[in-house]
Amino acid sequence: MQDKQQYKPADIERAAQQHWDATHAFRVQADASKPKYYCLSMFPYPSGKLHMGHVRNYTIGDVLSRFHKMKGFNVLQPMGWDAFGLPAENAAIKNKVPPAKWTYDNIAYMKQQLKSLGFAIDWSRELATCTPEYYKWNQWLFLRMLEKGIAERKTQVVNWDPVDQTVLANEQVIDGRGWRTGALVEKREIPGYYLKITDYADELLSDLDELQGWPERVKLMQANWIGKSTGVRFAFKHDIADDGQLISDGKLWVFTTRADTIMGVTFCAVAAEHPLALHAARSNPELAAFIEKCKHGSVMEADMATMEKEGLPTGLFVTHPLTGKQVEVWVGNYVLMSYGDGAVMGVPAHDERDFAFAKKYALPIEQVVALGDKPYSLDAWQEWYGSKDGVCINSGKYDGLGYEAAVDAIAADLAAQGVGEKKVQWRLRDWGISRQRYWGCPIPIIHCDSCGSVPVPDDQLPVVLPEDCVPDGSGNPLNKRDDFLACACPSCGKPARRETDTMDTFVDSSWYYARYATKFGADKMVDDETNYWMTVDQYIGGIEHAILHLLYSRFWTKVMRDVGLVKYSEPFANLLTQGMVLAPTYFVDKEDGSKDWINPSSITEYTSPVTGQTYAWIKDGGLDFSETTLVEGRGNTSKVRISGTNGALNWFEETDKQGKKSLVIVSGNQVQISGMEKMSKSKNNGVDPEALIATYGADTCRFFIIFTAHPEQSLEWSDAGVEGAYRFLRRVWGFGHVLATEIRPQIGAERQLAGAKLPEALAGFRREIHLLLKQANYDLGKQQFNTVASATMKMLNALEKAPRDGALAAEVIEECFGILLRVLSPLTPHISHALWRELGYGDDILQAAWPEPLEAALAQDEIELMLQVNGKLRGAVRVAADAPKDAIEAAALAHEMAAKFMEGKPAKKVVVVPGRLVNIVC
RNA sequence: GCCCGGAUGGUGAAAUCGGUAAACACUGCGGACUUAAAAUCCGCCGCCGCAAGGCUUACGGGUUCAAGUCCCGUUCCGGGCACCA
Repeated sequence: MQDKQQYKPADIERAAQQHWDATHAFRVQADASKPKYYCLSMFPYPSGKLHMGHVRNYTIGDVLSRFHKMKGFNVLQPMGWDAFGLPAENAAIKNKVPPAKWTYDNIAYMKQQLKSLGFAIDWSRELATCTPEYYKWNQWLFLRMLEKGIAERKTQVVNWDPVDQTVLANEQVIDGRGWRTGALVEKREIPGYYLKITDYADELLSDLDELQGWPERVKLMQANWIGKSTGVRFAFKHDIADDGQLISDGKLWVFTTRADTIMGVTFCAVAAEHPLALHAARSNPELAAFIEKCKHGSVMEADMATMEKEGLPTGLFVTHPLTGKQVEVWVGNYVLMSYGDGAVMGVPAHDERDFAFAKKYALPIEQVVALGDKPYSLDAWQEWYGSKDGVCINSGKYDGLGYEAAVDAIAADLAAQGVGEKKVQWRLRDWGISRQRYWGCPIPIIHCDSCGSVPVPDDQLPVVLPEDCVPDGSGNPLNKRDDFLACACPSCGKPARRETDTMDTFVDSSWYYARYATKFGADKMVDDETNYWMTVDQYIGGIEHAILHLLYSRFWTKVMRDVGLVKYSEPFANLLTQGMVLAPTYFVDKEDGSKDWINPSSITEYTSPVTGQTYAWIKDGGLDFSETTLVEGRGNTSKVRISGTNGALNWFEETDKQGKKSLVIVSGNQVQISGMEKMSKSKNNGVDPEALIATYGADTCRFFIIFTAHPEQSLEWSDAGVEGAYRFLRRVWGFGHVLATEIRPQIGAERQLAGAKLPEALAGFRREIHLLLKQANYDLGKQQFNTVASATMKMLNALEKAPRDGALAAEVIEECFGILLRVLSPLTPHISHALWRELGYGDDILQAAWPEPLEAALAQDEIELMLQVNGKLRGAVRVAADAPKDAIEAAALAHEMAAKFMEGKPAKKVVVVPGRLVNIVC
C-alpha cells in the first residue's frame, strides 16, 4: 500500500490509455438513440512537434468531449493532418528530404505525442490531406465547380522573384526582397483559377445571423471582411483614343460610396495598368518609368495602406458628368487594377487619402459638405471632413441635402444621362486557389495545343502528385517531371501537358470536417453519415482563423450543398475561439540579410539592473546568471560582470558622467529579441510539451494549461506554476488513499446520509462542495474551464479540512470525493480513471453520470450581506435567508458601523440588493 | 493604415445581470518536521499608515446610490489584412 500511495503519473497514464485502446472507448458510430455531439478541434499542420498551442486547443476539445460523453451524448472527436503546405518545401530545401517523407515522419511523431496526452479521439477516422484518397475529392469538387461556373480561369497578381524565377508567398517576401535571393520582388500577372466566393457573398453575410453559437467578434470580422456597401458606379466621359478607337468607349468608370461628394471631385486616379495610363505612357517616358516602378513592391494590403502615396499626372482630361468641368487623370500607386474598375475619383476635401494626395501635389481642394458651423481649414485633415452627417454646400442644385438624399438625387441624375447607377459593392474578392508550388493538391486540368484547358475526366481522378520530388527553391519541380507532365488530351487524344499548379491549402481544410463524418473508402466524397454527425456541434481553434479558414469552409459547405452532396448550409454551429499561445521570438541576422530564428528553449535572458533592458543570448553550456555581481560602483561608472563557467560570455554595463547607461558586450552569442508571437514553425518559437509530460505527466500538463487562463484569452507561455498543478494531483492521489484506508472503513453496513440532519460543520462542508459543483457546472456551460480547475482545487482544500470522524462524515466525504473525481475527469482523465476504479466507485468513470448539486445540500438558514454607507464597504450584517427588505434595512441601520459613518445624517435612501448587499445613502 | 481583441498585486489569474476587487494558484518570507536535504504541513504576502483609516483594476474624462464591468477620448500589447497555417 505504501507504494500505491505514491502518485506515479507514468504508470497511471499508461494503464488508462491501454484500457481506452483495448476497449475502443472512443470509436463511435451513428446512433439515433442518443443525442449526438460532434466536437472538432482544428487539425494541426504536421510541423514536426506539438507545441503548447496544440496542447491547449486539443485539451479544450477533450474537456468538452469527455464532459458531453458523461452527460450522455454520442460524442465524435476525430483528428487528422493538414498535411500540404509550404514548411515541407522549406524543409526540403534545407535538408534535401522529399516533403512527403518529412510530412509522414512528422505525422507519426506527432500522433504519438497526441496519444501520450490521452485525448478521447476516434483514431479510426484519422485522415491526412496529402493522401490521394483525400485530395481526389478536392479535384472532383473543383471539376463540379468548373461545370457550374463557380470556378473560372483569369489572371492573378503574384510576387515574382526574378533570380530564382519563382513565385513567392507573402511570407517569403522580406522588405520587398526575396527571402533566399535578396532580389527585388516584382509583381507579375499570370493565369490562375478562381472560385467565385463572391457569388455567395450575400448568403455568407446573411447566414451569420443564424450562427448564434459564434462569438460576436468573429461574426463582426467576417461581416467587415465581406464588406457589403451600396454606392454608385459612374463614368467620366472622354474622347481619348488609341489608333482612332475610343479607349473603353470613351468612359472612365469609377465606384464611390460617397456619391454625395461627387461635386467635389478635383482629379481622378487610375492604376498603373489602366488603359488610360498605358496610353499616356506611350508619349511620356517619365510616366512610363513611374508605371514600371509601380510594378515593384508588395501585393499585400497592409503594405499598400501604409506606403507613401505617389502619383504622376497623365496630361489627360475627362469630363465631370454633373458640372461638365475638365478633370485631370493621374496615375496613383495606391490604385489597384484588380479592384473594381482600376480607377477612383478624387475628392480631397472629404477623403483622408485624397486630402493627403492633393496636398502633396498641390491639387485643388473644394469643400462640398458642411457639418454644423465647423470651420473648414486646408491646413490639416480633421475627422469630421469624412462625416456622412453633414449637408451639401457648393453643390448647385444639391445644396442643403443630407447624405442619403444627395446620393439618391445624384444617382438619379447620373442614371438619366446613362452614365451611372446605384450598385452594391463587396469588399470580398474571389478566391484565387492556384499556387505555383509542388507540395499541394494538383489542379486536374490538361493543357492541349488544340483544345486549350481541358478538365481531367472523373474516371482519371485522382491526379496523383509524385511523392519523391525535392524542391530546391527554383520553382515548382513538377515542371521538370516529364512522367507527370506528359499526358493525352482527354478531348482529342493528342499529346498534351498537365497543369502543374496545385491548390491553396485552404481548400484542403475547407471540408475535412465532413470527411471525418463519413465512411472512408466509399467511392464518394461524403456519404449519408455526414448528415447524421453534421453540423459540428463545437468547433475549437485559434482566433487567427477567424476570417479566412472559417469563411472558406462556410463557402465550401454551401457549394457542397448546391452540388447535392449534403443537406446542411453551415458547417459549424458553435465556435470557441481559443486564445493563442504566445512565446518570445529571437533571431540573429545572417550574412545574406535573412533571419535565423532561435527557439526560446535555447535562449538565456538577462535583465540589466542598470539599464532596465532585457538582453538575450544563445545558451551555450554553463552560463550562470546567479553569478551576476556588481564589481565596481565607483563615481558614475558601474560595472556588472556576469560570468559563465565556459568563459564564452563577458560583458559589462556602465553609466557615464552624463548619466547615460549603456551595455558593452565583450563576447557571446547575442540575439535580437523580437516580441511575443503565436507559436509557429516559421518563427521557431514553439515550446514542445514533451519535457513537461516526461517530468509531470499528461494530467499535470493538461490541468496546468487549462488552469492558467480563460480559453479565449491569449497566453504568454510560461511553465512557472506547473509545480502547483502537480502538487494538487499528488494531493488528490494521496487523499484518495486516505479515503480508502482511514475514512471508508468507518462507514457502516446501513447507509445513514439520505435524509439525515447533519451537524453544522459537516453540513457546511457538504454545502461548500455542492456550491462549488454548481459553480463548476455553470462555468462548464459557458466554457470557462480555468475556474472549473479552480473549483476542483477548492473542493480538495475543503475535503482535507472536513470533519472525517464517524460514519456520517465518512459517507459525506465519500460522496464529495466522488463529485471531485467526476468534475476532474475531463481535465485529468488518467488519474480520475485510476482512482474511480481503485476506490470502487465504478468500473469506468467514462460511464459515470455527470454530478448535479443537491438542493438539500445547498440550503442554508442565514446569509451575510455586505453593508455599505454611501457606496463604501463598512461591515456586514447577518440576516435570515428569507428576510424581507424592511427587516434587512432595519438590521443595516441598527449596525454600529452604519451609525458611525452616517455621522448623524438621516438616511436618504437604502438600496437592498437581495443576497448581496445593502447600501445606505445619506 | 484598416478591421477585431486585450490591459486587474512580484507572477498566472478570479470577480456569473453594474453590487464584498484580488477567489484559486505560482513566487517570496517566517515557522514545524528532519542529523541534513528533498518532500510535506502551518502562517504571512496590493500600496500608504503605529492605528483609525485612506488609496488601488493601463491613462484622462463621464453616467450611477454603486463602475474592473457601461459611455467618450488616449497609450501600449496581440491577431487578421486574401500565397504561413
